[in-house]
Amino acid sequence: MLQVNVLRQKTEWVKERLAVKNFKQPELVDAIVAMDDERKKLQAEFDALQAKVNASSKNIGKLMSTGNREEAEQLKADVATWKLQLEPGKKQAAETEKKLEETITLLPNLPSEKVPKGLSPEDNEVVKQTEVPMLPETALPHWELTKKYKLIDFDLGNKITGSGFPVYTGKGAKLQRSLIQYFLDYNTDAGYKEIIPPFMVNEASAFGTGQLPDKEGQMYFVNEDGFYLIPTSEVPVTNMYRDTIVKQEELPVKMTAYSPCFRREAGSYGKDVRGLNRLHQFEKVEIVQIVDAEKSYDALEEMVSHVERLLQLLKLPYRILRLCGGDMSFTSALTYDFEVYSAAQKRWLEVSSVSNFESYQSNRLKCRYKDESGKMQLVHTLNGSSLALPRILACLLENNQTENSIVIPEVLRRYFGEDAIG
RNA sequence: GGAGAGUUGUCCGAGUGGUUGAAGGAGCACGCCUGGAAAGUGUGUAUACCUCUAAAGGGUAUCGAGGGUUCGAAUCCCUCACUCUCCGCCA
Repeated sequence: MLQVNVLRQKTEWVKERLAVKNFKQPELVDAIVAMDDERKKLQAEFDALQAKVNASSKNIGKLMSTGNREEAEQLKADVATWKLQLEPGKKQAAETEKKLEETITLLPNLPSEKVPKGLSPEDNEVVKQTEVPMLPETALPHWELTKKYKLIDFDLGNKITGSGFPVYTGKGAKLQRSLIQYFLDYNTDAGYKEIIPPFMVNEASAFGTGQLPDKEGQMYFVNEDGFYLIPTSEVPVTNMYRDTIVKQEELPVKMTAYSPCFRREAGSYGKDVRGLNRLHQFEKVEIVQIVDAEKSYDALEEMVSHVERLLQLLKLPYRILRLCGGDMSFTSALTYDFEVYSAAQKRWLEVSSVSNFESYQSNRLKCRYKDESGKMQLVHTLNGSSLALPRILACLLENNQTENSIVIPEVLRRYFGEDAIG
């Protein structure tokens, strides 16, 4: 959530930035500032009257204790009339504040200066791209390979739950586990603290990281308890720091978590959902950082290199995209996407998204620290996948296939225990 | 799921209707004391919003969350969340 003071002080600049994100209602910025003016005015009025009431109430107490009953009763009557005046002001102030909150929540985060203009994925900027491998025409897509080597059973998942819930079997399950373990070790070696978070969150948490109200229909919801199944461990992990004041010397906080992720993916169809390309339940290892406001872009670069190195170690072909305003998430200020090349499908698959949210999440989370001058500052939050499992697995199977085997990447062998499948 | 007891500031802990944003202690910060340290001692030690602003100051709110009663609530009532104990159930 953006800060009202920023809207107030840099109104035109805010509108320019929103335009980069293709935000269509710049007039809301002015409306919000006006609501804030109104809010201040109402509060000042209310506070003044309330102060009078409070002071008189104290006086009544004194009068009562000195036995001055009559005067106390008189004052009581006065206060009662002031209180009647107080009611409408209180109500109006609350309504204005609520409206303000609702409206400012509609504004997405402001994109950083580095964000390219654009409307769709075609406008993303390719920052880096490795060589793309060519496979023989007989190469199989991963959904054939998983069948051939009995690694994943999609039909079984359909039976047990429904589409998008695959069953990993035998070596497929073990390969998946090996990847998770490898990712976690790689992250913790780099100083990220390992977390196993809850896989369901309450409404406050879903709001804190910005899933609500923006992604309401994309999350599974447990009605009886009011819980959301997490769409990513970013949500519970970042919310560990909701309503906290962090000591500056404790920053940066670096955390990594493995979790399943649940997404309803309403509206997806076709080749996008084939095999492992898009699922309702998938596994992911996430990295999260909570940092000083001035250091967040250094942290972002660090995370990007961190994820890039991981892809290099797995020897997968990849490219890094700087997302354009139109393709960025609602909450992000700058996002780098990582895609791996699925050689048998001849397409790029997103496996990581590394973002700096600046203070957009922390303003909702109320996560702050005191800077050197003793001033309260909102922290900056960042996160990234390191990495999303299914597409890594898909790509790994496709790119590493031979006539009658799948070659296991060097770095995974000590986890997997074998050099190849098949 | 049932019954009961709780939830107070960084922590411990007092407080059952009236100058209580909140006793006391610990911790922390700064000062005094000291050759130095410990002990001792003094002062300070929340957040948000508003107002004012060079600063200070002032106002409002906050004692798990939200509502209510009252001139006045940390204190009384209601709802919810969480913690603990016992019973039930259970991986």
